[in-house]
Amino acid sequence: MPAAAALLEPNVTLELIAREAGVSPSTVSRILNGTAKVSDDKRLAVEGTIARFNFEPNLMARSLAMGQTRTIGVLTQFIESPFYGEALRGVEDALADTPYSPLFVSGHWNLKTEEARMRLLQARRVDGVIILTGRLSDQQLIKYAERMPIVVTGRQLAAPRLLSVDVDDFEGARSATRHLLELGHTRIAFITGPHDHPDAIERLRGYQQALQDAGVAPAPELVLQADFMEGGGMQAIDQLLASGADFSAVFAANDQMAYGARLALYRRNIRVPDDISLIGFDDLPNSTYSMPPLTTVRQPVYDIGRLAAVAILKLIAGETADIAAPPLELVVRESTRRLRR
Amino acid sequence: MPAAAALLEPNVTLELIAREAGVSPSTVSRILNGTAKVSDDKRLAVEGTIARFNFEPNLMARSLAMGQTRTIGVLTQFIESPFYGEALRGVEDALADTPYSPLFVSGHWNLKTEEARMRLLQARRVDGVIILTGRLSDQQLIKYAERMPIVVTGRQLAAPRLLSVDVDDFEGARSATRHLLELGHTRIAFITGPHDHPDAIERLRGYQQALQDAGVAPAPELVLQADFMEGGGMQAIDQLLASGADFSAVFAANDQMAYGARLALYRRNIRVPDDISLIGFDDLPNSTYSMPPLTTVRQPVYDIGRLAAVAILKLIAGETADIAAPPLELVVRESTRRLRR
DNA sequence: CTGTTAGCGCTTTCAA
DNA sequence: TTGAAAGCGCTAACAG
Repeated sequence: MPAAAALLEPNVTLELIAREAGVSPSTVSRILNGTAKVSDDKRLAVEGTIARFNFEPNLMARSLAMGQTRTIGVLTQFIESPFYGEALRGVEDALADTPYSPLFVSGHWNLKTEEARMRLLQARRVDGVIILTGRLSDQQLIKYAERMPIVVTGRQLAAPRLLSVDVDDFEGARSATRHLLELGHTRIAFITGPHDHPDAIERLRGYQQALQDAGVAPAPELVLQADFMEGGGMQAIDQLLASGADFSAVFAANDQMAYGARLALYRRNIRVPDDISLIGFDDLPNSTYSMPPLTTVRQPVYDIGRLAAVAILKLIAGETADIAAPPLELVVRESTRRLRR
Repeated sequence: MPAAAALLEPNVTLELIAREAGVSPSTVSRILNGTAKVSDDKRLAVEGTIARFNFEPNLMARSLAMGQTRTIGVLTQFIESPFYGEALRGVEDALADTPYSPLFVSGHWNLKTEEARMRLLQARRVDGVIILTGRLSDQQLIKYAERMPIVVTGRQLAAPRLLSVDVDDFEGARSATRHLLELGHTRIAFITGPHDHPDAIERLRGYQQALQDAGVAPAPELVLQADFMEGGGMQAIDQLLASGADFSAVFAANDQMAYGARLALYRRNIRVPDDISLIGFDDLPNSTYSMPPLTTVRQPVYDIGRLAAVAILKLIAGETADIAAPPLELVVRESTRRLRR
């Protein structure tokens, strides 16, 4: 005998509804799913009963019978991240008018955790998964894609049932640096992200390339290692100042580090943008309201989330899909200004 | 005949594993769940086969058989909210070492949407739900609680299988106002949230009470209506300034509005805290890095999420539970200072 | 148009 | 210890 249902009251099931309405379960199912024509009188009777019992069909049972769960796994790094949050909203919005719903899990930038979360998603038999960057190797992704459609952001990769959306970090960083250069700055400090993070690497390259293009000699003492977090941005500035290096502008590889840099500067009574120009990368929601409003490179994170969701739906439907890389955009606000010396 | 499985390759099922390992499905199940003793040789054989096939039991099927899904629904308002994000992380962390996983859905501060999401959670047969505030009525919650355990934040309510965690907004606002009063401010503007939002109402009351306690006459022209968003904070300041009202401090009913207020002040070259003291409410992660770092009332959102998760687990287990209201705390940073005239 | 029937992949008596 | 068998709540041929 099966386990007793966990609910205290007797479960209202499709079968109950059928019995009460005087029809067969199939008929109820057909009405629920619009799978076939049903006579008006039966339909009315059934709909009435459903309402009377406040019946909600068991999605688990349906999934089991249909072989699909109507669930899209979304592997993010931190559910509370100000950056990925926008992408999650994009996914949510794109899925809102479909029968699919997202299942969010967090990897915490930890390979083991990501793998465990992927196992969870597999165990839940999600119909597809969207991976918002992360540490899984290309090989692993390709492997996963054998079992279900995958859309991954933050890298370039293609395989059967595997699609990627990537943004041109290199170009983004290059245009940010160029902006500073055009304002007359040549002593531009760069606060970089983790050295093994692809985005960080590309942005550093973009910065270097722009300098080179402008004929400005690279200054290793102006490149500071940090971790994409506010605290790292602060420390980088402290370190820079302590080193006595000469600089008139700071390019932080993401907005969070720019916030930290901003605070460190404030502590030393260094004004932005009067004394130092500051530029970030990402355009977090907050950057519009930072002091002063931050010049930065806008990433269309919301769109990325939305596009990824649309694409995974297509892959699930067995269609082909591809995603045009959404363009990065320099947003000039008030934290940068022309150098005057 | 049932629908074909959605996967392209033949599904590896528990039955397959059993066959390959030369045992019965029950035995595999028992090994998977530790439900009963199994001889070592069979166990080894089965574990080997599981590894060989990379088998992951179908959680849907298990749920159906067991009558519980090991899933906790979490109804939040905006998945990307900087405020609730911390609570989501709290929930996630608390659930991390349990067999349960969270299913996040967003209500968008819209009653209809919230109701639809609750139906979704019901359809997915979640074992319990955590509701992070929202517009559902107390009546509705009590009704839902008849079908499954519920923990709700942001209000006080108790019923069978229904628990609430609330924070003392009134006291929090009172202490924030008192802080300003102690610094010598008496002309304190208050930017309030939506008039139908319980938190907003309580915070306004706390502000008024503190003034009254100090014998400061209420000044209706100093109370500005806004919407808990940055833009609202900006407009409130513009309006206040346009009215020509006299004030030396601003208390925004949440940090987001404080950010907006800060920017509006900056635009007019009004310094914080030199000219105007500014205080917020919530202590968003960003407030440490705003300019200047924002004095605010810290809400232990992470803890609230964690406590809610622990409590729902207890309710699901049929135990009784209650949650001690986590204390609010005034965090004095650099946006407030003594009035000098 | 509608009911009967046979599963979906798992757990859990029950009997051995 | 172990296996056989029934059933969780739903969908989908199939026959009528």
